[in-house]
Amino acid sequence: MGATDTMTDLTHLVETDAEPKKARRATTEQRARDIVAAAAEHFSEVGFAGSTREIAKRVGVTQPLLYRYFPTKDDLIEAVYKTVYLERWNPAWDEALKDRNRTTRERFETFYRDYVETTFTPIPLRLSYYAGLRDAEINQWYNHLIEELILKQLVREHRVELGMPDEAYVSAAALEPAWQIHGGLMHYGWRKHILKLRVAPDIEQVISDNLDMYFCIAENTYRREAHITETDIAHDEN
Amino acid sequence: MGATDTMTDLTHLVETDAEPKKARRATTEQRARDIVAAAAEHFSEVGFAGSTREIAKRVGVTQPLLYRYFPTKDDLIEAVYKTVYLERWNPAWDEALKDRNRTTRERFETFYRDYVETTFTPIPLRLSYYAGLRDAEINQWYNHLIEELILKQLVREHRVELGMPDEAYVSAAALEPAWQIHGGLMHYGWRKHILKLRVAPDIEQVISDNLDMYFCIAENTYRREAHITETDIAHDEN
DNA sequence: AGTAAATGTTATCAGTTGATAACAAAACTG
DNA sequence: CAGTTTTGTTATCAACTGATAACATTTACT
Repeated sequence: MGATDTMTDLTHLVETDAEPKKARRATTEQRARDIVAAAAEHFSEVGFAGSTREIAKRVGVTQPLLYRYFPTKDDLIEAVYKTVYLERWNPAWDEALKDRNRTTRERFETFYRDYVETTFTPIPLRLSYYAGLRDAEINQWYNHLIEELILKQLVREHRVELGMPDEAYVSAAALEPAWQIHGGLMHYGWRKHILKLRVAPDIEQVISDNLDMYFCIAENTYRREAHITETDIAHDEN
Repeated sequence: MGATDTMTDLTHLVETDAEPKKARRATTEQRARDIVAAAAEHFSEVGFAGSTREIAKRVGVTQPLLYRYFPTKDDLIEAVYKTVYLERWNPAWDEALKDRNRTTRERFETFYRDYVETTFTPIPLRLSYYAGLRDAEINQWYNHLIEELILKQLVREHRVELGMPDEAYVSAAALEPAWQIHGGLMHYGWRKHILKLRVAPDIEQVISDNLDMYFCIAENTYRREAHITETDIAHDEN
């Protein structure tokens, strides 16, 4: 329940373009953003145990000032969470993945090129891993988003393309191959941007190969699944 | 260079079975192990910023005592690193992967079943991620190990099986598909044991599917690679 | 048994932490 | 311009941090 609450709380913040009527307090909001940005940077380097004094120093203000913008350190951390997870999510992705004028393959190749470009930078990546270790909840929510909007969509659209019935329900087992290629890409980001290892230079080739891998075995897993669900009467929607 | 030094320093510790001549000081070494175990547990929960007092409390001793076994906190952290990375590495794996009496597929399926069983538990997994974020070096070394002993081996053995020349050199690009399926499994561990998400219940099926995916596209990537290296004269061994 | 080394505890230090209160300067409002 | 709100700083707190020194106890060896 907690994860779901967080989700509904956050989604309205995805579009933060609307300007207030007057430019009043623009500097105040800017300062708040500066603090969050400095906090994100610092936390991404040392984890959420990083000190508020170091953050204040980076902004160029004194440490007690932070407490006028964020009552507690946890509030600041939560603000960092929000910007990291929400500023990077493109609401257009959801619709683009449903566009049946293009092949499933094309849609997901385009999506993943875009996704890794906006997601695979050190600060958000590191924060995401630190966040997962510190408090699984927000990361659970984010992965739920990935699963619902991306991976289930992939399975569904591909099934339809294969002439199979358009079934909304996708079991954890049927979803796993999609998670595997997604996870492979995430681990690529981990190796490249966090461990600073040498990786394959052409990420677009990696994406392409991963989709090849997926489409190569997907049909078999769908059929395996279909065989199970035929005999499995009670399956819930979630 | 640092990573390589660490590697050579650590490898001799893999086999710690040899008992000292007399059982003298066995309790001392046991206490040291207890401290490291408590530290591993605590650090795995809150990260390496965790306090020495909490560790001492878990062992049931006073905090200054830790400093008789480990001069500084960093020394204790390093000891935790060693146990985590080395106690879990089975030296037999290296040889088993070279056994050409079994198909490449069989060898790697057996290996991965064993590997995930010994590696995918919360404490080592969490420590590994915390370690990567805190200090990439040791994790770089470990990934180097994976790459050299597992993934390059997979590419090489599979190439031979396909009748291609037994080439020791494997480029980063040719290695990437192998990294992708490995990374997919790592991310499975992340989702299951750290984020506590619902995942596909049958890990052996996941491994099997991943190997299917790999062998499905591998040949193409080998040929792509062969085509490049033909025209590429200067390629170093590392 | 007697002594020295090894193992443990108590007391304490200086530095850092998140957080608060009191005060100062700036900006907005009438 | 006067007064009020907003934004900022200084000073300070109590709790906690890694680490050290002095002292106590246990263990091992002759």
